[in-house]
Amino acid sequence: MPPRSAYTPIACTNCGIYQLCYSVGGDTDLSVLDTLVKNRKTIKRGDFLYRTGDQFRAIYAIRGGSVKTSLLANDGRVQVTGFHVAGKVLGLDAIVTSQYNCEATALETTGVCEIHFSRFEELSKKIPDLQYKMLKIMSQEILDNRELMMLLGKMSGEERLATYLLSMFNGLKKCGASSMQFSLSMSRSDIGNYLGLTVETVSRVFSRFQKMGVLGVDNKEISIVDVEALRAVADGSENA
Amino acid sequence: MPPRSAYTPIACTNCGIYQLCYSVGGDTDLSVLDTLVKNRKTIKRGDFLYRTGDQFRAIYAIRGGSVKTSLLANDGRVQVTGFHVAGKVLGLDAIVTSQYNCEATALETTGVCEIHFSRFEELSKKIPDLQYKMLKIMSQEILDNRELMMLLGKMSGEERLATYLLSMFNGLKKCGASSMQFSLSMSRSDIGNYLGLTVETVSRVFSRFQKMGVLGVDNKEISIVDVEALRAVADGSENA
DNA sequence: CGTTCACTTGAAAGTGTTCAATTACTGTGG
DNA sequence: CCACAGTAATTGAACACTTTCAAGTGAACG
Repeated sequence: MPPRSAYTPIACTNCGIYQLCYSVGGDTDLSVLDTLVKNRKTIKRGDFLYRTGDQFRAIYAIRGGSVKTSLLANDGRVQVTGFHVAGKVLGLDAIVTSQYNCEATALETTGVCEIHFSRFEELSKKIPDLQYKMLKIMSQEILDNRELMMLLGKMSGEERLATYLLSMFNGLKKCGASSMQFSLSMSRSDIGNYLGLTVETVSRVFSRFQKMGVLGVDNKEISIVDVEALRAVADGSENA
Repeated sequence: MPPRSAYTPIACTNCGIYQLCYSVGGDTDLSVLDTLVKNRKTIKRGDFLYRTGDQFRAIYAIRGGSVKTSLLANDGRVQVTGFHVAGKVLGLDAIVTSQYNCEATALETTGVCEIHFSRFEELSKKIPDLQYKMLKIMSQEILDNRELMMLLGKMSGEERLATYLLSMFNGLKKCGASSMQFSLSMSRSDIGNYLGLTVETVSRVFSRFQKMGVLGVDNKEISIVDVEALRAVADGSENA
């Protein structure tokens, strides 16, 4: 049996758009929320969900698949700012500027739920709890970004990759899967870009982990052989 | 005449708490907003505005002075996540967890405006525009953090310091000052930590900039001699 | 006036990058 | 279904930048 992709659409009722829409106060009229959620879209690998400079109209909740977001610098440099799976809400950074500020690209066939912001605002005037949920989601995003700052500012190559793999693994678990084996939907070069490393370094660290008996690596198929060791590396503990 | 500190309290009516409270819809009852703003506090250099794990009760708008925020890792490592001056709203990352998730330390005598979150929520139910302003502020914070990711992930030491100095310079300008000379309220080691560099590297780059005729450096007193050159370095243009 | 802490500077070492070459995939058309 | 082309990934060697370690200078404060 081939390992399930980390990102194949799966039921994920405890996160994402559900988090945003269905966990509001008990006695709210849910049918009204349904109108937010119903607008579904599917995009193929390589397609853009939105691009830098596009007029901001909607936020998106990922239902299944995976999306990468990346920032374009003036000088042409690119920084991958995140990989996102089922449950993630994208496009929140566009609220200030009324334009999207990054590229959101599907890494594989991906289903999203499109939420028109005007509609959202309208509804949230009636349902204060919805606003609060949104604040929470954004607050969480700020927190997550900070962890990444720590990673980029303080960690070695090995620590970065270990941390990254664990976060992929945890994301997978959160969506209900439990296998130690999964498939990465992004390229080595995307991973490197995200972690502030070159492709070569990423590749070398993968090889090193494999030699150390921590990982099994077969191209995009990753299996975690020794979670504890991986955690130890991620935490910077210098012991095996 | 000694150069004015970048962070001495100054009138800053176009940003921060004003942004949050006074730029809401025209016909709102402003007196009600005043109750949000009135709760003022002053803290001394080294004092904490809040600490990791503290119960979340209020957000803070800086009125004058400067604050550094830093993240504590399990293994004791510290990551400075930002330096904040007049206008900045702090504590937003605490909304999800109901606890503050970082340390906020005054770098000098600093005045803040304490806004109780419960009070804010209450008011924002009546004034939807207030909620929207908050979304915008948080959205902006997400954007800012992303720039930092680019800095940490892609830039060389010189680019980092140049970018940092320009952002300090711009922050100063936004608050009304216009001098090319200012004083840094944070230590070299804080700067290094923030930029993902060691103290030694920061010091060396400062020296190099001085030798290049880009900066004048006298301990904490910085004067920008050649802004264009500094911008060129920050943008990664390899020409002087 | 001396102790302390912050900052600077130098030399050696290390980690990741760059450049270059090879191998492994992927997808397309014959 | 295979061959081919093009891209992705791996590996090696030389190099560069930043770090680390160590020493020295300077400013602040009792």
